[in-house]
Amino acid sequence: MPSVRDRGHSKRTGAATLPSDGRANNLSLVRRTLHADGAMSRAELSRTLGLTRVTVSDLVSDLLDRGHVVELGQSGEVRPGKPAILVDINRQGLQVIGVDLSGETALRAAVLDLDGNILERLERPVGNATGQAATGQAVVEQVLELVAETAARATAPLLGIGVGTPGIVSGDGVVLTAPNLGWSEVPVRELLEQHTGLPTLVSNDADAAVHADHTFGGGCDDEILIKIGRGVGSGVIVGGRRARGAHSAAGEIGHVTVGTDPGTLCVCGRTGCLETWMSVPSLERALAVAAAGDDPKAATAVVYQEAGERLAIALAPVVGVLDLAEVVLSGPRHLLGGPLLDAVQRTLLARLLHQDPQPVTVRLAEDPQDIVLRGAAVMVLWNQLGVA
Amino acid sequence: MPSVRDRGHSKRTGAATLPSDGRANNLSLVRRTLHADGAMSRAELSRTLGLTRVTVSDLVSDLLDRGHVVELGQSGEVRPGKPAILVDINRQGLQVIGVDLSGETALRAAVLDLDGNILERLERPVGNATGQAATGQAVVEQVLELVAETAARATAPLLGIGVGTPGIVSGDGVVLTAPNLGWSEVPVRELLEQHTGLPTLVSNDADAAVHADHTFGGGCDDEILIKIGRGVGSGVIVGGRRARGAHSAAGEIGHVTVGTDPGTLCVCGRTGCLETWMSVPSLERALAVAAAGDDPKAATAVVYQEAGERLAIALAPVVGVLDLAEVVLSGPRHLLGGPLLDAVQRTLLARLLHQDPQPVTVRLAEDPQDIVLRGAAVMVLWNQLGVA
DNA sequence: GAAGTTAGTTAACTCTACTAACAATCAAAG
DNA sequence: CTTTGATTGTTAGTAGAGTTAACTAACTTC
Repeated sequence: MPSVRDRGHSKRTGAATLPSDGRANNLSLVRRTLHADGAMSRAELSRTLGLTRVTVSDLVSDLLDRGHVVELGQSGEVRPGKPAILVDINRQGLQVIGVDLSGETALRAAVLDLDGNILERLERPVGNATGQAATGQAVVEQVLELVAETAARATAPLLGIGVGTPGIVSGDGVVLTAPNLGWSEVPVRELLEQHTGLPTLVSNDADAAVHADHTFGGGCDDEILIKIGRGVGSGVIVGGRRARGAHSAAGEIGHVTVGTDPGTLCVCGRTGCLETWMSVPSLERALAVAAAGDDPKAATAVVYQEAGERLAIALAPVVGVLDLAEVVLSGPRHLLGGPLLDAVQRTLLARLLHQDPQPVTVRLAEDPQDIVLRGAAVMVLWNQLGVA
Repeated sequence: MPSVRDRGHSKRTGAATLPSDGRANNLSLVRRTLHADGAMSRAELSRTLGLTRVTVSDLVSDLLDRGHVVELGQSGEVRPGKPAILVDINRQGLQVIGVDLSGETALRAAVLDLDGNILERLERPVGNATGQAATGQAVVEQVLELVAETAARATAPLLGIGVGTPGIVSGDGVVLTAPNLGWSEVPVRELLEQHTGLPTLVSNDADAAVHADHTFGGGCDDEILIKIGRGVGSGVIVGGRRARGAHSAAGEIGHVTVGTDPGTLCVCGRTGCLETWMSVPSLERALAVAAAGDDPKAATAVVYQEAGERLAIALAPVVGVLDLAEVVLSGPRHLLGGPLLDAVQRTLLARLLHQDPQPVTVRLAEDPQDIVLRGAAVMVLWNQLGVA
């Protein structure tokens, strides 16, 4: 019979702070420092964190027991005093599963290490025998199978599963709506946790991507990542935290009307949506038309120019209101790099009042193919280790 | 001689958590609960916070010593058991100073209570003998005098000073640039703290305003407040926290270019800035022109309509990306209420893809005259008591 | 008046981080 | 080669914060 004031392990209704919460925070702090700054001695950790050597020793001993950190032996440093024993986060001994459901042709999953490196990669073509894309329950079962197979490939204990999916995802891991997958109110987190027994986190694909860029891609604490694929989505980091939105729908930018001229018809039934310029199908269609015209070179340039301008027109108020330092584009490099990127940067600066010569930089994301997988891993690392 | 590891009172370089930090958090939690939910007994606090009665008693006794809370005597409730002693935050016994430097005609300051009520109000016309607006050092001295006079009117111990000022304010209370006041790199916080000995907080006026709306005006955890006066500024709350921006310049929306048509020339030298439609001078100018035309009624309607549309065009990407639930307009009600507000709401919904019939509501702020003063007070309450 | 209920306090325990002191191990000076 | 000093990491004991268990106080209900 559970006690009236059952709080289990730090699961409490109120937000009050217990001594153990402070301890948990300090344990995370040690893990985070090692993850970010690399192996160091207990004494160095003590100086970095502002805790005493005694406390750090105790924290590290706790983390050694849990397998979160490992001792690497004596530091090679030559100096007076007792030689230091290097401690590092257990980079080899812990792994994570990342899942990317946003692919157009395949569901993808991978085993990653704590640094976001992909160790094993699995794909499952999305679609059934008739060539149509599978939807609804069929996709759910494919995902469960794919994750189970991926988990079997892990060569070290798994910390958990991260999932990046198209659509809108609630805070407790329920995919509220994902038209591409034929999903509505699918409790992905619950399903995966029951199926695998591993802690699971689910986010929108663009949200996962911005986590990856923020942690591994050199992103800053005020950035937006625009993920351009079949549609256009985004993830935003404001003051170091990802914006979730009042209805868990932050980042939805594809169907915002851009500009004050008519614009072309969108699949959503309205006109002038950002996606009519910036999605990969829209871009490719426009490029094909340009290539068939009289002056393909000039027409192609115009396509890139116009798409970049439209994105910047939509982004200018966002960048201005949030004072973002970085705009990151993630998608096919051959489409987004070069002239399109330049147009975004140029138009953005032209539409913002700024004192700095470069208040905001526009760049491409690294490894756009794997960015969702790595972002999904980041979510797990943050949730389970407080790392990232 | 100070110790090597001098940490004073919870001033630490690292972000490590000490037991005393947890205590401080719980003390804030008690104050916040009382401030938000009103007087209650220790036992009720215990149930609300999830801490034991013992701990709550200890916390409350601590807060009684500090004068932050007071006992109100027995609750009138009739039920079995020992009668409860009501405890409330010390609403009468603590006061705050709010300062608003954004007025066009006067510097304003006030003594406020913990509920944001204005108890004493002081103004000082901004400008010198020649009728020109005072700038630079002259304004600084006027502010220092005004605050000192206001502090003298307080009838209870002062928790601190909050300042809302035009311009861009750094995290440590330095006004980086404020053209209207002729300020550049003015350390307002430091100056006021030295002059008064009271803890001081400084923010942009629109940022202060959104704090007021969030705390006292029924705002939610994902909202933007547009402050329309001589210029147009904004303050944004994302996930319950105010966005500050990479260069402390979040909220700067007045000189973002809106739309893809030419637009009119702005004082900043570019065309199409939001301020050319939405600032009070711009609106009044357009209304005067309309009133002088053939069909004043229709022309006036067009002015409101166009201004509202322009604001919504700028806001749509922001609302979409952040999934904001509320857009609040603060400024002269006769200009912003009615047709303009309707146009904003209508255009915003038309430019966003939404499933909810009402994903975002647009409304006017309460008491626009005092919103900055109250917001400045909120900043102090939050900083000193963890309340709000 | 007895029984049951609720509020608030006291006493003893646990957990966390701290200070003080010490053992281990190296480089550099004499 | 020894001494000195520096640095790491651990052990022992202390102070603070929150907990459980038990108690007193004061009320309603039967």
